[in-house]
Amino acid sequence: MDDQTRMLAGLGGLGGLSQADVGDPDSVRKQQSLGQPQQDIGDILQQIMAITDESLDEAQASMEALFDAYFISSVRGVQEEDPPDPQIMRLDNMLLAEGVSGPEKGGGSAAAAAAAAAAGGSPNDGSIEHSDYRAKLAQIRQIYHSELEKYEQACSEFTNHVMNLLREQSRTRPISPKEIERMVAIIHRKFSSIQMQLKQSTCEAVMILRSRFLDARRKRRNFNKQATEVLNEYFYSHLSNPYPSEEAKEELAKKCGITVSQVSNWFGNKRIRYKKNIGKFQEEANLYAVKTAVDAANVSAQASQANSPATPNSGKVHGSPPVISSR
DNA sequence: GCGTATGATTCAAA
DNA sequence: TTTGAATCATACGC
Repeated sequence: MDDQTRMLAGLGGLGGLSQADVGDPDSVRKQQSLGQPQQDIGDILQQIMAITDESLDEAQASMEALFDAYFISSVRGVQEEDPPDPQIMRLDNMLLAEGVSGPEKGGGSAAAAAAAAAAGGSPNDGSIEHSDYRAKLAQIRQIYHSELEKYEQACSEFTNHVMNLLREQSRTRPISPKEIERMVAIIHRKFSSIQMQLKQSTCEAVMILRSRFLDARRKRRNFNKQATEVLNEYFYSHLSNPYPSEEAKEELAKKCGITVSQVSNWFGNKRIRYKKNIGKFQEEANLYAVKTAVDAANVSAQASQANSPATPNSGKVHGSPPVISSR
């Protein structure tokens, strides 16, 4: 019999506690079969509440039973986990990074946004998956926090009850502060192990959600026609230097309803493919040169400035195609 | 089903 | 960090 068991067994010596014989002790003793840690924490609390209402002998038996069922079996394993568990730290870090734990600063949505950007597709296309991801992450977050709160509350309530019992017990036998401290530590360890299970489950849920979301990463969707036109217009009107600045990329991204990195990808692909096969793109280049010229003419006509054909630096697509300058 | 087009990813170089 | 080049994976038209 270890210290903790002895401590509670000592409850038998108490007499004359003015507690009414309420509650059904049998219902508590039945719980000897509830050795599974998965037992609902609410049930545990109810049992504890019932214990406090029992007569002392019954309380002793009940407490022993409960203690056996919940703590003794796990104390050995738990006691050896004194130093901060690197696994818990990993779980904490991950939950924090995913925006599940910590302040709700949009961490989850940021992660979702990053994943969405990686997944590609225009926001129009990706928004369904994106919001879906966010909604599910929020759901996980909510469940995590409510469970955590529940466990924390249960832990503090259970600690209080045990403390009360020990206080009562201290009337008949000396109980050292160290003993009490140890008891509390055991309870906290037990509850923190439950918390770890919760964290682990939450991490698993997030991982599954994330992997499902990222599975669609390579799912390619063509940009819509208008977006392609905008990009091509820019490309062919800046053919001598088709390297949009960051601002230009942002502007294009906005116009096309895609992300800046998609704009970068598009220009990267376009440059290399154009360079590889200029002949093939000649027709397209001419088309956009004409289009740009017409647009410019329209603009200048509208502005009553017919003498300023503001065709950008393309112009040379007819005949010898311009060569993309190397940077 | 096949060939081509196209967006995304990876990796090395500048 | 950005870009070029190669490559992958999927969409699309035939």
